[in-house]
Formats: sequence, structure tokens, C-alpha cells
Amino acid sequence: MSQIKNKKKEQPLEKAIAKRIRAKRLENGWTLDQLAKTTGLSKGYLSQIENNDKTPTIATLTKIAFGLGLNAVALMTGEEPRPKQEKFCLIRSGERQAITHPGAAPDSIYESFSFNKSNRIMDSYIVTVSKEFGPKPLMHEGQEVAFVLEGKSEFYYDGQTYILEAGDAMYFDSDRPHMTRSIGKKLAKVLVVFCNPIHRE
Amino acid sequence: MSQIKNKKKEQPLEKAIAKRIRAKRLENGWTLDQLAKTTGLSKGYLSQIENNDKTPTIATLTKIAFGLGLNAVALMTGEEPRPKQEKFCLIRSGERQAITHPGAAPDSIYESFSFNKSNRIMDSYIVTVSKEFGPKPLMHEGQEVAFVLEGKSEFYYDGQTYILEAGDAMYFDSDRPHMTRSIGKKLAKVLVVFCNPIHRE
DNA sequence: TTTCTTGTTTGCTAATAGTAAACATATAAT
DNA sequence: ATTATATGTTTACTATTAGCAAACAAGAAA
Repeated sequence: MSQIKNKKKEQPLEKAIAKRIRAKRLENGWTLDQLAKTTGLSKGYLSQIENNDKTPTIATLTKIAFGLGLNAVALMTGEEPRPKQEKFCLIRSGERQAITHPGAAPDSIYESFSFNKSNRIMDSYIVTVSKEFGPKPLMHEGQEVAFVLEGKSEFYYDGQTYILEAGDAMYFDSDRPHMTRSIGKKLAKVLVVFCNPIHRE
Repeated sequence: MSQIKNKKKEQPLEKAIAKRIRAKRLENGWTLDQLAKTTGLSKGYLSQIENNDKTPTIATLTKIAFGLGLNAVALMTGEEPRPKQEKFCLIRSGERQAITHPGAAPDSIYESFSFNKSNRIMDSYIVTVSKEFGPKPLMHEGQEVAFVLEGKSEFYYDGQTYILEAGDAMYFDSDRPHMTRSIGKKLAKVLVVFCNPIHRE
């Protein structure tokens, strides 16, 4: 043998890129030959890249991405552009849908706006807050804006409690324990807008 | 000359990466020698990379990133991790601040919640909607959730108009022309939550 | 059976990654 | 003033490998 066979690339980012290239090609239903044509690279070399035997230069990676209909950063980060979406969505006052919210207090009522817009990055609902805290605090990814529409409530956030009245607003990271309950005769209503930037739908 | 001098790299991503490496090094107040020590690469080579004379492999780029206290994707995308932020912010009903909103109708009132949370990805305010449309429609990046708190209003969005009442909610991309005005005796109030995922503060 | 399709592997040459050291310039020390 | 030090740039080089054409391998189709 005149040349020692190169080792597989071990580095995580290199491996991830290789994997993404193959995934995207297969998603397009393309053969290596077809990708070779769109990229101007050889079929054999593309096979080696996908199998992690070789790593392309950044310049070549850009060619591959372009040939796959992406930009290079998308291949590196695993994020890709999304198709064109509906621009506007209106939910009338009577069109809110009652939803169940796992982990919330059993008798609180969640009315979702259920915006019909799949590229949305925010969700929104109105909570009619029950008298008692739920079984345990909520905790999850994302950030929330909460606006008290009416009533008086107690809000628990990560070891602290706050008494809230209509017109008060909060902004918090949802990854700390939080829950709420109404105080007084009248149940409180809170408008919540939730955004999880990591979870791209 | 026994060897032709290599040309400067022309490819946009390569140039951007080179620029980011130097920017980050200078931001840290480091010399090339110091970066050479943290990366295990030669000073001369780092100079060539920063000056766009040479492009590192992905494996080497990962070393540089690590030496700069980043991950490789951050160097490629220009985004970097942000410091730990405040988790919770509460704005009382009376603490909203009147703000000016460029391009809006002159006598509409914007009350911002002014959440003191620099890693926030949403902004929120309450608009008291004027009787007349503004000089021209608004149009900008991002997405908005708008909830009508009270009153009756007309909303214009990209060639369409909608009559809105208390309890109605909208979700729309802000990059189409939009504006609103009150109808009837009483001025409408709208709670707006705005999110621009591209603009990372 | 032979031919075609698809992906993998081989052996190679040209290109260049990455180096040590020389060079260049500015600043500090003597 | 001269010399030493610090910092970044450039040069010439060697080892490595990017990327290729072509051969190989296996499965599917004719």
C-alpha cells in the first residue's frame, strides 16, 4: 500500500456536518450523482465526506450547502430556512379554545388563541386562575409575558411570591418553578404570551 | 521565489470568520502570542488566518474557538453565548412608562412595560389607539401578538382591514404594512407583545 | 444471464495547513 | 542616542490531505 488509509474524523462538529449533508440529500431524494452535479464536486468525494472519511474546507462546504439549497451556516448549525408562512391571523373573542395544560391546577381554565400560523414563535392564552396552587410548580423552557386582566392573584416564582392586581405585568424565564392562584371572591384572569426561542416549530 | 504567494481568501464566510476571530481576540485584550498559547497554534499562522491569507480546517477552527472561550458554531455564525441574566421582572400597573413610537399616529399613547431584563426576546406595551391612522403604516421585522383590552378599533394589515372588539386577538408578521385607529367615542386599548427572533439584543 | 444504478474505495497529484524563523515596526529601557 | 523588547507580518518549507478519476462492490432491473 503506497498510502495509509485516513482515519475517520472524530471531531463532533465534523461528524455532525457529515450527518447533516447526507440527511439533507436523502430528504431531497437525491443520489450522490445528483448532488455531484449541483455542487460541482465528485461523487466519490461526497461519499467520503458523508461517511466522515474526509472533511471539506469551509469554501467547499459552502458549495455543498448551496448545492443542497441551504447556506453554509445552516449546515454547520443544523438550522435551516423555513417555507413561507401565513402572515396574519385573527381570533375573535368567542373563538378561544379551552385547552388542557398539563401540570396546572385542575380547575384553572386555559383558553388558547390557537393561532393558525405554523411559523409562529409565540403562543398565547388566557388563564382563569383557580383558588389553589397546582400539585407542583410548572417549569419548562422559554420566556413568558404575563398581564393581569382582572382580579387579584398570588404568583409564586422560584421561592418568591408576589401579589398581583389588574394591570400588573411580568416577564420571566419559564425554567424556574412557577405557579399562580386567585385571591378573593373573584377568580383572576391573566393573559400569557409564551415564547421558546430554542424550540423552533 | 520558490513558491507563489497565496491569494487572499475571497469567500464571504471565510472573511467573516477571520474578522470575528480578530475581533474576539482584541475584545479579550489578547496578543497573538496569548492566543497562540490558548489554541496551541503558531502565532504566525493565526496572523495569516486573521488577515484572510489562510483558512483553517473545521477541526482547527474548533481549537481557535475553544481558545477564545467560544464554541465553533459561534465563530461561524457570529452569535455567542450571553451572560447569565435576571430571571424575573415585575412591572406594577402604575409603573408603565409612556414612550414614543416612531411612525405611529401622533396622538396615540404607548405605555411600555420596560421590562428590566436584557436577555428578553419579547417587548410589550399597551397602546391607547388614536382616532386617525398614522401618517403611513408601520412595517418592520418580527412578529406580534395583539390583544384588544377595550374599545372598538379598525386594524389595517397589508391591504385588508378588520374591525376589532374587546377580547379579539391577532398574531401577525410585522414586516407587512399595518396600523390601527379607534372607532366610536371611546379610545381602544390594545396590549401588544412583540418578538423579533432575528434581532438578538 | 448481462446491464445499469448507486455508493464506496483506491491511488494519485496539486494544493495548502500549519510551522519555525526571519523580518518590520513601534515602544520601552538603558 | 543606541539597544532591547513586544507585537504582528511574511517567508520558505514539510507534512498532510483535499479532491479527483477510475476501479470496485453490491443490488436491482432488463
